[in-house]
Amino acid sequence: MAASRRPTLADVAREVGVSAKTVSRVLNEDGPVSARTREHVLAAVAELGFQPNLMARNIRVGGPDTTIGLVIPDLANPFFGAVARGIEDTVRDRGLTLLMGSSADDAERERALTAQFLARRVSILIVVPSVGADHSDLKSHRTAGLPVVFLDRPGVGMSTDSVVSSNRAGAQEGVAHLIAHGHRRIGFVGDLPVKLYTRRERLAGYRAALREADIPYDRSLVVSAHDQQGAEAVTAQLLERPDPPTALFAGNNIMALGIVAELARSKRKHVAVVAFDDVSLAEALEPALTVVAQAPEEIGRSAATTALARLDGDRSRARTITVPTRLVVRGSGEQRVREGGR
Amino acid sequence: MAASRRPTLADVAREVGVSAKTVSRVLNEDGPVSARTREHVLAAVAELGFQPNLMARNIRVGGPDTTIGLVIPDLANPFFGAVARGIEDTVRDRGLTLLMGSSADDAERERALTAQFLARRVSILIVVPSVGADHSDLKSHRTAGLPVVFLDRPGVGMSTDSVVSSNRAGAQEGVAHLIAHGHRRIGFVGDLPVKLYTRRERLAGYRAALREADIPYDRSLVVSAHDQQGAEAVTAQLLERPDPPTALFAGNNIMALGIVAELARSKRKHVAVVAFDDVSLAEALEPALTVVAQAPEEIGRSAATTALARLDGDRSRARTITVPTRLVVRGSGEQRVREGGR
DNA sequence: TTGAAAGCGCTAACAT
DNA sequence: ATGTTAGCGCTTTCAA
Repeated sequence: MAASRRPTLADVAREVGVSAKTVSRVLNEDGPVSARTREHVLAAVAELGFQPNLMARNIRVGGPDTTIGLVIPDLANPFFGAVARGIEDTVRDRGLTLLMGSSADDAERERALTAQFLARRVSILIVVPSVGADHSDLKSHRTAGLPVVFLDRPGVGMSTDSVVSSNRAGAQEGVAHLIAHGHRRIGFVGDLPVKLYTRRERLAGYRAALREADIPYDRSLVVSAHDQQGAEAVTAQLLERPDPPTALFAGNNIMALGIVAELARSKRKHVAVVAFDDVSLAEALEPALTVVAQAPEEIGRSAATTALARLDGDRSRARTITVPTRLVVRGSGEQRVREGGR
Repeated sequence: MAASRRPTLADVAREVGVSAKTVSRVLNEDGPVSARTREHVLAAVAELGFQPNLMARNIRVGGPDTTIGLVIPDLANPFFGAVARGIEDTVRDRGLTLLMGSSADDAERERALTAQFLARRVSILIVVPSVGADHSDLKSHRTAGLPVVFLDRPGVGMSTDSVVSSNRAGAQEGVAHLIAHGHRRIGFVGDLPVKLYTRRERLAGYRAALREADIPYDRSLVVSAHDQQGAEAVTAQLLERPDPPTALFAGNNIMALGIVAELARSKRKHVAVVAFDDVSLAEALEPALTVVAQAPEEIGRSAATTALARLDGDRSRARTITVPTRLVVRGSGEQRVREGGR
């Protein structure tokens, strides 16, 4: 039951009666090896259950490791899950494996993760930057040839490739949709912290839509929450005011869940809703939820493709890729302005 | 712009005018170092932007790498996202980082991923086994001290710790709920392939509930699909038959999405539904969706805890941990048996 | 076609 | 308090 030492190249070599280098040659299909020794080596490898130590190999070869470091806020958020899948699908052909960690949107945890990934000599670093994180320390690595891509939000302290959604335009389109259906008092339920890039951009889109329609901006209609429960609470508060909004705009998928849950709970079907980011079952709700859909997998693929191009020597200027959003009209944005019930 | 070589321990040592070992001592807070040299070393480290090579360190130290390998079917499935979060939360304190890959439920991809993880000398291996995968090759690693835990489904070809939901009992409880509300023709919409452990167990629970109520098993009421779209299609077909079921049981979260979407599309509100696994917005649907809720984060935590215990020397017999499900009654299971509309 | 020696970046074990 | 030597498991280089 004792933890017996894992077999090494040398063990296999000894077993067969050849040099370590010969075994190495067989395994890497490097130089020429006679068919006979090849057989023997392979047999010994199978028998001993030898598995080459990738770290040792990497040390010697010197290049970056065949891993890609990915820092996202939350593994359990479906948006980032889809992003991760897009990335994995794109890099798999290149033999890269995903090293992942969630930052919980905490700058310190993000820093610890990136440091760890750098120490592991990842081939690529893809980061969803937390509020307050500074990325100046990544600069030198980028100059040294490490592709760094910021995702969902631009980074701070260095200029590098970023992939973001068309947050402002998308939000503006979503809010305009509400306005087109007669709404003039539109609540904005955003996530926290308020300095979050996506929140600011989407709020800017909201304000632009109001401006476009000559609707004065009412600060009191903008509320915030950390999670779904929080969103439910602020939604309830907003609607219980003497002058409640007739429509709500959700700043992200989690806020959307909160709004929808609260409206269902309180049976306020007459409140119009448009959400930024799609959620599952949106079309099965009553009314079906109109959303400004993002393309999370495409965002992931795009980030990965950009990084791979850098890895292949692309030295062009840092780009910001904007992945377009799409207004998916399903009904919830067209609720009547006046009158309750259906 | 050329990729300048990353600085090494030796570079730092040369810069300060000390030996490599001294630098190592400072960084690992090993043996005694004078405050002065400490300062100097730290300064040089910062200036050169030195980041110790974790792989080199690991090679020398010989122990397993501080990574945990995780193979799941799909990164974008919220169930597995939550599982992953549970795992990460549990192992973070121990300084372990997640190495993840999705198998797409393909035995060959699963094998390639585990091989890669083993080659990286992960500290722990957690796998959601694909249908048709054989895990005999992991046996020797487990004996050699590598904690291997199967998650969501038991493995094949070796006995080791597994963490699963109470699939059979949960499904039985869910179907019994439908029967209690007068349903006798209950459709089962399951995922594929049919040999999938969770599907078989849940189907067994479905049959047990029928048996308990003396309802004959009608094979034609059991249908299958690969994804949400497929589930929508088979749901539609099932309900368009001359003798349609009055209730449906969803075999997993994806099937649930398909059923709910199809019922909403075709406005068949009178069909009762209970789903295995919870989905977001379940409570906002009309009727709200009754589910047999799993505890994905708990499953992840449980798997991680078990693995860590093994890492700490626990040599007791392999366990199968069953994480209980919970019937969450929300309404959709109580639809009337006869009569359409509300 | 094969092997011996050196070395990747780091640390364990022993000096000093 | 610091340095030296050797070696982790592998590959590169050069020689046979």
